[in-house]
Amino acid sequence: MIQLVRGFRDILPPETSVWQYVESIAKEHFENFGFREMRPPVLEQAALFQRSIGEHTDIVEKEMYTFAGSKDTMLTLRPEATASVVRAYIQHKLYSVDPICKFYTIGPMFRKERPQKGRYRQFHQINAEVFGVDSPYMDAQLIFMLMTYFARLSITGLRAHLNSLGCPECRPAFRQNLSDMLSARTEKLCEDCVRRLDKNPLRVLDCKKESCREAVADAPSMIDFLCGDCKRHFAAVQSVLDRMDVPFEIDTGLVRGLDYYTRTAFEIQTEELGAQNAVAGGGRYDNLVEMLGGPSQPAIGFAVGVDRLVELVEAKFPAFDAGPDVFFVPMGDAAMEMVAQWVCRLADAGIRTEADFSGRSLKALMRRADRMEAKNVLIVGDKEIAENEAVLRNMKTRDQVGVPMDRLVDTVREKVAREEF
RNA sequence: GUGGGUGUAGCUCAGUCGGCAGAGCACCAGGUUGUGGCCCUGGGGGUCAUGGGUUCAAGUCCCAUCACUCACCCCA
Repeated sequence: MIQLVRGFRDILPPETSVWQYVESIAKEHFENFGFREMRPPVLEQAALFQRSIGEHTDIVEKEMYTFAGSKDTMLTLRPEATASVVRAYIQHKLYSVDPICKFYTIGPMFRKERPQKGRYRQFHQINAEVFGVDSPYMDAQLIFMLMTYFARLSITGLRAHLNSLGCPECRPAFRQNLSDMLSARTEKLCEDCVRRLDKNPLRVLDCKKESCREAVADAPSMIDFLCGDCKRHFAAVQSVLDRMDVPFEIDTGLVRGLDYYTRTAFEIQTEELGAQNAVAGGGRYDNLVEMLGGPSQPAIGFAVGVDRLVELVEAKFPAFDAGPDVFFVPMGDAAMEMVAQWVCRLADAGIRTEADFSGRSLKALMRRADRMEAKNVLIVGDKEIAENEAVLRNMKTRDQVGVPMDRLVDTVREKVAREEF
């Protein structure tokens, strides 16, 4: 038998109801903050990601699903959403009506990594992006929106980590300084960090190895190198968060993996997901729009890892699925014929309905109704047909009442809607 | 890409020294002729991941492959 592809997975019920829940709350919550949904395609020209994420990042170097399209263009299954949203913002000149645009998008991303807990080759993100606003208030608002979103899902134990990565004015000096310092003590660094040193020395700051942590213990932090504008921006973000009682910690080791980030970088972490502790991450990318050929417009955004979020929600609420409101139990051919119509009418009237036409014993059908956690069972047999009254049984209270067959659909609908039965 | 762990019923797993393939849960039926949960009785269900090797005999030992899983790298 043909099995699914490594790193990909089927999301099955009842887990899918958690996904629906998580997504619906996100839509409602983000729209309250003025965000509107955008649905870019999952396939883009490879060049879009090479230019935005950065040629020398791991994503571009080894993790993208890239293949030849028609003509000479290479196509890529998107490894992240931001680049596509920026591309759409530029391509449709969305800035021309109002440069300030706020979008969210929900969908699958693809990265060819080795799968492990909380990491899949097809994974899902909820992204939010804001264009045309450079105010630190927007940074704070986004983080606030994220934290209150998680609160709405009753997720606890999350920590917001905050850092500033500076801008093209001040980052080079820091990078140089750090690079010089680390080059002088390469013998203390692990193999990976020596490699990072010339690719991206900032990454050495968040190496988990003990020896490397010691080596960078007295390293300068970006925050000390921030230029005046970046410093004021970062301070403003913090003071707004303080005023709104959003707890956060400054994490000078927080370095985002994508090249396009500037200034504010943040990550929401949890202890409960093994090695993959980031449940959301994001930051400013004030130069990306222009880099990709658009007008000079600042921007900021974040991505929520839905797969990881769903895991957290499931750990908190193991049982999520509701059984049917009414489960029809027809006994005999005549009953089945009538039930066949009623089940459709009731479902169409907005009642969760189920029926069993297997012809098995009443006991077997009652057991099935019980296992499905049906709230009510509607029994129809020869006796009921003779008396022109179906039996409606409340599975919890075990109460039973007769329901006249000629007004069955309306009567049952009203009773169930009023939760009388 | 690198390293560790695990592959036996739908699920969770036992299987001793190499000697008939097992349990619990789940499923089906009956006990109760038309009433679920608890209890009792019975039943169905297996390419022991795959391929090869050793052996009179392999779920068990050896080799290879594949899959899953955790971790590293990196990220959501």
